[in-house]
Amino acid sequence: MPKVRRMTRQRRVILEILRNTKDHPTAEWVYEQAKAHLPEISLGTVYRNLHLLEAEGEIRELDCGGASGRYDGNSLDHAHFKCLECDRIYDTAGPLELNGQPFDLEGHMVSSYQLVFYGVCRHCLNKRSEKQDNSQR
Amino acid sequence: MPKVRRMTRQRRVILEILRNTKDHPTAEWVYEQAKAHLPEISLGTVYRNLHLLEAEGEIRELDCGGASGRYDGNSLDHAHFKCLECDRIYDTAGPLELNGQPFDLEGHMVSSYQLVFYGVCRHCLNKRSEKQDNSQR
DNA sequence: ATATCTGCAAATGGTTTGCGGAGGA
DNA sequence: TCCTCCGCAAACCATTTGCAGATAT
Repeated sequence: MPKVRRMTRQRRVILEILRNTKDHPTAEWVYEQAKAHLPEISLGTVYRNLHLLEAEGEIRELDCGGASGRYDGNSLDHAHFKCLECDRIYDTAGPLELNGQPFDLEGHMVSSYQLVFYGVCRHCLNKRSEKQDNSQR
Repeated sequence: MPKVRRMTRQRRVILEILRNTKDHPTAEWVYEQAKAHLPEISLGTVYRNLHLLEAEGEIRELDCGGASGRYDGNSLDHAHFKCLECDRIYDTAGPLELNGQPFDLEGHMVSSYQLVFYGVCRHCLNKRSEKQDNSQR
């Protein structure tokens, strides 16, 4: 573990990208975006910085299943909704408030959480009803 | 996708193992256990059956981060607690009730959820206080 | 000055899959 | 019988890592 962290161009760009999207992108997507600013950047660097930024509490990796990890520029505890049809991940207000305070749960000390709802999203529900309208026409 | 599922010895053993543990084991662990009953079983078969059983709604794969997937013999929606120190996963009652009914969340149709709390578990908290006791002695 | 960071490319490791034979229904 | 399932081993693919040079502080 290094003692002092350097704010390299790569790290700044990666953080910027995550801060400026409401999606919950994969490392690969971040890499593609970053190349627009730093054509020489490598995927390994993206992964290294994603982990570094997560360790610093700047971003968060989501546990939502699927082949590749998703990252969230908002590191505050909040709930997500993942569409089982298109794999989009949405932020939701969620029913929980942690208030930054660890709390006791059955003897365990809870310091954070990930709440993921699964189902079919607005987007895909609309598509479904469009299809139905067409077939009824 | 096959039309009729066969209840093979392998599938029965794998399901049995998951039903009879309160842990949330990895595929590898299930494989090791299964070998005690079926020495010839292969890891590929374990994975195939875990997916099959999940598709049938018999078991559930957990999204809790970490290198390898965890499986849960209880497929009903419920919350988990994962220790950040020892990686154990505990069942918890959790604050949510879905009642088997999909509900609307900001326009999305929610059919299931995964809620994972993170923190330090009873077990590790005890270890900590034991250490402290020793150093104070 | 110097220790951290980067690009590159190879290694890793959990998971998946093609194949030919086995075995449930 | 026959079609699904198995064991085996190779393939896959997201992620990690060793190295030598670059760079932030």
